[in-house]
Amino acid sequence: MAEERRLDRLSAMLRRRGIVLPAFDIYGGVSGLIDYGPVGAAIRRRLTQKWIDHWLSHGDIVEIDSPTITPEAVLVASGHVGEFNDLMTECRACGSAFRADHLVEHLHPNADSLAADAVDGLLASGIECPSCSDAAWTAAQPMNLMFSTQIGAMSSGRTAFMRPETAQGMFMLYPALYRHFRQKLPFGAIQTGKGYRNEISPRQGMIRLREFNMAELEYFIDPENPPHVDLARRTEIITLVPDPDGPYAGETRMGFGSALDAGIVRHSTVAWFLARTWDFLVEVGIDPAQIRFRQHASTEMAHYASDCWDCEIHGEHGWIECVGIANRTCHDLESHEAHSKAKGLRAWRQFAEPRTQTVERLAPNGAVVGPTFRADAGAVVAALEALSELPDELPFELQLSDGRSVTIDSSMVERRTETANVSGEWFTPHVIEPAFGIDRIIWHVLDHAYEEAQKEGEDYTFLRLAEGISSVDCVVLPLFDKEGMPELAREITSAINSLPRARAEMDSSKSIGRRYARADEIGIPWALTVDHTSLKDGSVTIRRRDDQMQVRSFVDEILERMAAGTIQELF
RNA sequence: GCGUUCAUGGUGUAGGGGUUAGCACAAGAGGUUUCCAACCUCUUAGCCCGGGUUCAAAUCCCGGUGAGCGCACCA
Repeated sequence: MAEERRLDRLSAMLRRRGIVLPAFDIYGGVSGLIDYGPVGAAIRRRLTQKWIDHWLSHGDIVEIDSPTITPEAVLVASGHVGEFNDLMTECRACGSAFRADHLVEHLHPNADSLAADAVDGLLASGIECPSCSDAAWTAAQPMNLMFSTQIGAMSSGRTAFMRPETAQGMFMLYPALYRHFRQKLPFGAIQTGKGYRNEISPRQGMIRLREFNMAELEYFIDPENPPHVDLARRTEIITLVPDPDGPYAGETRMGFGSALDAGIVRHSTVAWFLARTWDFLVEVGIDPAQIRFRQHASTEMAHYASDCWDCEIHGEHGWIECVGIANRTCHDLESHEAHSKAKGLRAWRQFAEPRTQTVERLAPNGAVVGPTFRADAGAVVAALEALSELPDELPFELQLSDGRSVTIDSSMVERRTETANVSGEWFTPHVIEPAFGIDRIIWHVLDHAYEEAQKEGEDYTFLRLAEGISSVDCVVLPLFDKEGMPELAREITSAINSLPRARAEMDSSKSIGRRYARADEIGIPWALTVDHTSLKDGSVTIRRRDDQMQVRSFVDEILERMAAGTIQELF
């Protein structure tokens, strides 16, 4: 009970202080849509920027930005149009809605692959409603969880969807990325932005949203030469929940390196991203004790993925999936290559030594093949090139791709043995994808930073946000709102704001204690107070949020240290 | 989507068929104050939306919307 109250108080504080609020509130609100207020938007931007910096620092990762409106064909190839098209049916008696394939799954081994009319047939065989035991169902209809729209006006418009993930943008840009990186793997691309899913019932505050902030990385590797990773120096012990169907079922604690060596994490690059995800979460203030990595069961994994991990964070809503790290293998690029007919979705693998390949082929004699087959000549040439085994003797029957066959005699072809030096081969890169739910991470950052304390008998709350995550770094407080103190405070505020990436604001209303409390509640780590001494010698007191310690220093030194990130050393 | 509980200033709440709708905190203006939600004066600000019943609805009824919980759903 006490825990639920904390959730209520935290939510109330987030609304009151302009961090996270219901969207469109004056019109009654819309479920699943939220606003970040003035404080929350700054926190979100800074956390997102930290995420971008975290990955860009690797050197082989770049940022891209692509549209949120996505043509249907892209999402057909990615599988989203199919996968998001679950068939739903409603009970005619009580109106309850269900996944139709779930209702009939005991009647068919692959219920989710059935067409709507087949499902209707099975439903009519007397399936009872789990809610009211009636047995009358509406026709099964696809319930698409994507927001659809039209590109262009009226009937000439193309069907499109608001993207359900940002990942497809990285796949669309694969050819440009491959050129950018001078045709060398591995490399990666990141993108942050909005994603959209028309959830049936959004719940749990900002955990399940209909429009949400995503941050995704696609890291392309050569599956035969995965990048070297060194986890030997990592000492942290993490909580793992391996595949419940595998040999390591149950919760275990070990290091990243051991998990890879033991084969629990099946791919070295995946292990490396688990570790780097951990680094990011801890850097932005997630409590390490509240992080665990859960491996998908083989049955739960998308069909193409070979190793999937959720990074779950524990908070007021229990364990929540906040990051998904998946080895998507070559699935996406191959699928886009097949659907789009594009050629550039591969990478070149140079052999260590050029290989000599000897090829036996029947080279067509155009002067005979052309006049003989006329319109079919092209198909005949193609069929000859495609022969994997050459006939022992001529003439022979050649099968064309459309099923017909033609007779090829010795005047039409020449048997040749060709040798070529092959220095490498084309292949489809594999991709490892860490996908972050920014809103969920922000929720847990706030949750873990929110501390209810007592101060001289009164309730007092802190938001112990990590350095660089708070909406501003520093609040400047004139001790009194007169005698030149506000003017000096204003000068100091703008001096700090002219530093790169440092933010300050001034607060001169009400008592000094109240202003400290206001700053503590939204997590501002530093407070500079301008008093009478400041007016004489340019020194101010600087107060540290986390222990309310205060030291006196000169404004110039504080500015220098703020730019260098060494404020802590003053204490 | 179904069931259920709920909806009063920015936040938390009291009340409730006819009230100037109360309180606390927060916020704004002024005063006071030599550093941790002090004090004094004044001020701003509210019954979720729509329909019904009634002489009269913020209050009762119905519907919607939103929130919490349970079921279902959750690439």
